[in-house]
Amino acid sequence: MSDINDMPGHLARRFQQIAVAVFLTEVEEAGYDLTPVQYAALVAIRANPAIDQATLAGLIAYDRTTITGVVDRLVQKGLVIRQSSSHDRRVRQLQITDEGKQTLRGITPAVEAAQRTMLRGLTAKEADELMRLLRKAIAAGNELSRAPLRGAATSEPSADRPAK
Amino acid sequence: MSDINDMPGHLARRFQQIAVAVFLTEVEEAGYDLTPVQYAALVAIRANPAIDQATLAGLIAYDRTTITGVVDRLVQKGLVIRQSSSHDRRVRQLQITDEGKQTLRGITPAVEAAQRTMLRGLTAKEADELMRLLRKAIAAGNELSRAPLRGAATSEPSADRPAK
DNA sequence: TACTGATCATCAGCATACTTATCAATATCG
DNA sequence: CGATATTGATAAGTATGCTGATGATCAGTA
Repeated sequence: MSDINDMPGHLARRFQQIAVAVFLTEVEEAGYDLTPVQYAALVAIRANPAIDQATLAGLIAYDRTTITGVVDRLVQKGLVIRQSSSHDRRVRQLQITDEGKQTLRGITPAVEAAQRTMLRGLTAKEADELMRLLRKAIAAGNELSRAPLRGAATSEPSADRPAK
Repeated sequence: MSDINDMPGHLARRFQQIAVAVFLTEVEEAGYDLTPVQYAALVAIRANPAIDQATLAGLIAYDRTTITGVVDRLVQKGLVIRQSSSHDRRVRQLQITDEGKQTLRGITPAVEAAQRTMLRGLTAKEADELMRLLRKAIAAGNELSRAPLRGAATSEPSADRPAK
């Protein structure tokens, strides 16, 4: 265990480092300027119109304080609109713009290419297994991070959310 | 692929997020104040006395500009000494201090506990497989990141370094 | 209704990461 | 030897990610 390359934490950092670099490269080559974090947020906003920032953070496992800056940049790029809610004035509701939708549609091939590239050293079976193991480890460690994944907190309680 | 949870990039981010949180928690409970990045750098400096910063960066796959700040903090904590080389005055040679060695010895149990905790959802066999697959994917993608791993560049060329 | 606690968003501050640019020193080529 | 190229270190700027604190607001209760 004395070698750093035997430590899962170090491997996690390296893999993430490569994943981000691949994503940025593919996306830039496609003519877009969007980070992995911004992409995930934009996808979630499109799928959940009028979502508030705290719920969004839970959906994609971001820290609440990080989401502020991410949304700031999406708003600045004209991909998202942030407006106050009339029901609860603490809340900022998020909406994707037409330009945001267009960006998502155009960027999809590059994003999918990136996912393939970062696994290019593995066979299809190995890639599936890696993702299965990552999902399993993440599920077991979800509550250990400050920004755990939270199922959508709509009016009706989600059934597949682990008991808290 | 439309779901973010099917994307290896997102899983990589989540796993890394948990790994860092677990590391910091375990280390803090053991009474130490060291980040994963600082720990890896300190281990590498101990194993390579009088190493320069650029070589250190290659050994643990950090960006050259990132290493400056990391070493700054290690120096500030008294764990590392940075001194100019007499042979090449561009170079800052790094040495671990006695306090640095003592910290590494004391922190080891917490670090090992952290590595186990972040894999707690997996069986031993699954953990081994996950690490094997991560290593394989990382090896294939090494050159895709800005800060690829580089074998130690000592006077004699390293044999196990992939041809560039 | 006033109090209490919880929640949403944000800010300040610290620590990675990376891009680009710059400076200083060394190496190399002609 | 001198112009050029390369290299080590750092700075400036941007983007995550986290801790801790604050202000505004909401919900439930005494």
